[in-house]
Amino acid sequence: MTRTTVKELIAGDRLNKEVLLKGWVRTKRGNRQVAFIAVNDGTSIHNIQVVAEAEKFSEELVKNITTGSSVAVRGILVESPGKGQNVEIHADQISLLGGCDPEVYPLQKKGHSFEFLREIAHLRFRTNTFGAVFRIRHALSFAIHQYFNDKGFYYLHTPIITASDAEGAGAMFRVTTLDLNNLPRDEAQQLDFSRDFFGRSTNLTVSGQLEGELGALALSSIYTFGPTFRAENSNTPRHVAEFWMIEPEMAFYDIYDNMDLAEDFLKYLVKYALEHCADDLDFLNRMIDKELLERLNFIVENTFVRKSYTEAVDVLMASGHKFEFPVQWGNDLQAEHERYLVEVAFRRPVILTDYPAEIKSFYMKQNEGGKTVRAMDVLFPKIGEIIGGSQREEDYDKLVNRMREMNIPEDELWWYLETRKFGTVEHSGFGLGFERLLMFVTGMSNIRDVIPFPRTPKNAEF
RNA sequence: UCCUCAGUAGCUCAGUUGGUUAGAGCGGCGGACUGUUAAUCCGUAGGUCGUAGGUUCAAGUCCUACCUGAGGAGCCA
Repeated sequence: MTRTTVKELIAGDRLNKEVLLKGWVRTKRGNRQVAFIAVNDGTSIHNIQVVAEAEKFSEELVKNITTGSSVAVRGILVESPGKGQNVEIHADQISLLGGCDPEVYPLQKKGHSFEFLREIAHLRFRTNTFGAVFRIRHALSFAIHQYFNDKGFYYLHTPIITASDAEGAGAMFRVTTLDLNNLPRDEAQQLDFSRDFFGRSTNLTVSGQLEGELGALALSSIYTFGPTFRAENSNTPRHVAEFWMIEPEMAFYDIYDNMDLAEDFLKYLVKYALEHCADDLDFLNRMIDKELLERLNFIVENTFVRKSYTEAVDVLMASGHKFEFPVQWGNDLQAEHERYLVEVAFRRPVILTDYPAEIKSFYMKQNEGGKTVRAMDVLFPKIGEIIGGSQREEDYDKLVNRMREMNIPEDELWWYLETRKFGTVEHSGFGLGFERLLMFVTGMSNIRDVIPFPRTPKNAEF
């Protein structure tokens, strides 16, 4: 007999038929006559209640069916006379697949703090909250590919190991096969990377953007979706050292096309979650964040506010609000400024553009006069910057001048520059932090709780 | 990296101006209960008070350093 999942059982079309269920025990209640065993197999936020009449099973077996143990249950799926579930299984056969000693099993019937569950990340998948979070994580991963595929974008695999240290997106993790206890040095006592695996210094990527542009400048529209690594010593609920990023890159797109895509993309993903993860979102709305569904619907239904950096600075200065850091044209906006714009001034997502050139990356397209660049940041309530992007500088001379001003080594990026020499076109792109999106969609307030095995300073246990 | 707070039972926490034998709820275990829903009721075991020093007649409590965690800031996604 083939197994039926909890998800299928709840759908109900197997009513009054014999079924085989396999899963993990969440709780067991009952008395001498009857035991109620809640079983979950991860296919749904819901459990299936298994009803086991004591006379049919040995005392020993029922005793060993403890929270966390795995079981196979054969029985009839029937309508439940009790409240709390529509259907239940009247068990005829139960076998204990794997026991679970309740003296040492760390998960209890009661709720646990997320801090504690992070310490048992290998088991936290078995909780309602993390089951919901990681089902949603899957659904949104799938939706991302669906969205871009439908729009004719190509999924491009940019390298994870990179030799260019010029991307400027943060500190990097070194990749080496050198013996750290016996490092080769040259006559000047400098490390001799010619002896390393790649014959040069290499790191884990901090962004696939530069390579993504190479793809877009031939395939028209590409996107990347892969892991990204930042060796920053960041200790916040919004940063991890290893995270997943989506980076679309489009030829023939200007900054306005870029904004349209970003807004449409985000709305599509939120809508996808609302449609495909309703049960899990209901649970999270009930248990984690009472305003979650309201906020998600709000995003889908309202247009994002679009302002230039200069306009935003004017709004902040005219607000009369006392900020810890004063607002001044030319300075980067602080977290408190961004929060004020999104949560107080406009009360909806905000896309800011045309930032001062000094505070943005070398590759961003310069506006007339060169004072500002065509950058674009999408700011969301609660989590701040969710997307950072720009129209890219396609003019070879302007790009090279900017690199010299900012001390970006031209020789290392010769391949990047050549795309501006050979048939250059206007193009744009952005980066979306996948975990930041997940925080927003799930209502989880710490990024370490939306990635299965978070990598943070001093933590790489699992 | 900086600032603030925290670390006491498996979990969540209480523990007074330093004072004798360290407390609760939940969970576990044993028992009761004819359908339970975080079941309920009765009973019971369980602690090197983050680590290392120091002050004191006496330290969970005060001081120092370190470790770990959380929140805020910076960096950014």
